[in-house]
Amino acid sequence: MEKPESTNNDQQPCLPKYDFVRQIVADDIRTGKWDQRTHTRFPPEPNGYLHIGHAKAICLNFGIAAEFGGKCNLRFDDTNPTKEEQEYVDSIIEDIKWLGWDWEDRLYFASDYFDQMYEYGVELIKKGKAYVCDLTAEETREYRGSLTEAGKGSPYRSRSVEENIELFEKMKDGEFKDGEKTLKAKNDMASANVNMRDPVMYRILHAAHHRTGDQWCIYPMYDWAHGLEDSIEGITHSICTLEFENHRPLYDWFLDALWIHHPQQIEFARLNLTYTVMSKRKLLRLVQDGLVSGWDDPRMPTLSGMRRRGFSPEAIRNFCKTIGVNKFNSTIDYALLEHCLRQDLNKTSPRAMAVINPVKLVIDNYPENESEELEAINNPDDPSAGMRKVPFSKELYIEREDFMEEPPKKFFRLAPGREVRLRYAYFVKCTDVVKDEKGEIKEIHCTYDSATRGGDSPDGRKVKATLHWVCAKNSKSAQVRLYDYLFTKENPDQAEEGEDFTANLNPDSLKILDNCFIEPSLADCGPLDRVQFERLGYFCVDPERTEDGRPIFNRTVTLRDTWAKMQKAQQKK
RNA sequence: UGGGGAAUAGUGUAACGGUAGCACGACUGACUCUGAAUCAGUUAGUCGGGGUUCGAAUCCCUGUUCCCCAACCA
Repeated sequence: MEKPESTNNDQQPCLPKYDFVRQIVADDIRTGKWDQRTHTRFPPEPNGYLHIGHAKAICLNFGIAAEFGGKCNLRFDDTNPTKEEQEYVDSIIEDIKWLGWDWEDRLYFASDYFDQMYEYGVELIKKGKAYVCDLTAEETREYRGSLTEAGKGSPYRSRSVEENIELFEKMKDGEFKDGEKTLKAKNDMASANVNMRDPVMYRILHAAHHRTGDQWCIYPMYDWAHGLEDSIEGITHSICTLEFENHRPLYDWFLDALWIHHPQQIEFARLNLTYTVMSKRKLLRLVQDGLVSGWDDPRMPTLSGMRRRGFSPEAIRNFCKTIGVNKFNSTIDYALLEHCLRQDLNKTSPRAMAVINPVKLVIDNYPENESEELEAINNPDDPSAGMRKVPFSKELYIEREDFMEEPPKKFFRLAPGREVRLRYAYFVKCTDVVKDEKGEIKEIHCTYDSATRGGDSPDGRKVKATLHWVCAKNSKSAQVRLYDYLFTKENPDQAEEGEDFTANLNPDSLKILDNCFIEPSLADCGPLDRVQFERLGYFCVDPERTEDGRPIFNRTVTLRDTWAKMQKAQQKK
């Protein structure tokens, strides 16, 4: 058996601490409950795109299999043809692969088991534990009773086995209309657990299925199907979310009634994240109402959105490891996700310089037509990343925010009369400012000290700031997209009367900056390449380009920024 | 007013009757050619009330609060 920390190669070794799910698995291995076998599965319904909450479940299931020398299947729970689509199947496969998990040849579909499920249904009828019911959906609801009152038995409950088998077959053969009949489990209408009150096993749905087409017009319900799927695949630990805890008795009941392999269902709490909505229904709403550009909008918590935003699989996996797993609802601070992100990106992202809100900087004492190439380090945390050349000349762009005419005490960037370093280049001293009619700064004039080439002063003189810059003549134009929280509230569902979560959408969640300059080394970057723009943040090349063919950089996350923090604190005062 | 779960610093998460620890955040400071990273430090917790015990976050009783369940959704 492999200990979890031995797969933990991106963190310092830690003591072997099992979460409660792994504890159960470890105990089962110790006691030989499953013959030393560990087999999990990730069972998504293909009715939407995967999000970071699914990543938690994926990492749990695939992670446990990997750590305990077991297997994990990918199985699509495609029992409702009215909601499911091939597009979702494809995206889910892509996303899980991208996260780095492998199900080898074990890609399964619940729809592959429809024949066998039907046979199991017949078997249950024969055992007198299922019957065909003619009650409408509404009547079924009435008969079910309420949370505090027992239900009453359907009048069709006592049909003979023969009649039930015949009717069930007719259901299958399409002799009834949608909703006309159902197959129900004959369970206990007085059960305190409402799920046990003769739950529907099959409903009639004359709908084309994305895989089985028109082959079926009856489709199994989750409660009936899910346990069978797990059983058929020989799953040992059927890990699911908390809301299925109430369904476990039924899960157990079906499998015991059939005398077939009976996995253990274990429930854990879903992931909640601040400033994020996680339900597929709400994400679908954002997409369908055009409130975002699509499932892969970089502001979405979908894996495809996060990928486009620039998240790395490692960051997400490490996040999932860090948050742990438990049985009570909690909301993870988005800052923890950002921490995991920066931790990985800092190690892996090459550095470059880009100016996203440019103002011209003219070095008056630098020769007119001269230019030179300066050495820059690609990644200070990774010497093997090497060096690159960055062009420099008389006219540069720097960040508008890096200059202040009347700097407050704590501002130690460029200001009139002040000297700063241009990264990897020279010390420059501000001598003058040129403004336009509106009073906006057009140019900042400086002189440079040629003895400081490379960025060090031979006389040991210190500067308080180092600015990033880009050569006006030799840089490339790019578009940069800055993202912020999609919602303004930590809990987006907290809305006023008559409003819903969309009322909390952040109007400033996307800012497009179209006049940005990137150093020429970035010219041949490709889709989804990640880079750190020094002093700005981590960015990722969007798969699309602007209409005029310039690259688009999505800001994944800012660098931690104590200056911005200080400014914010100032504003609050 | 039925049933099923759960409660540990601001947020997560350990401690399995024996010193309440870790991470994130926040706040100091050191260092720095990224106000980044790194390093050092500070901050702050067992839901309440009873019991059992030499000793309780852990066991018992009791109260409180929160989540889930009455789709022919999953």
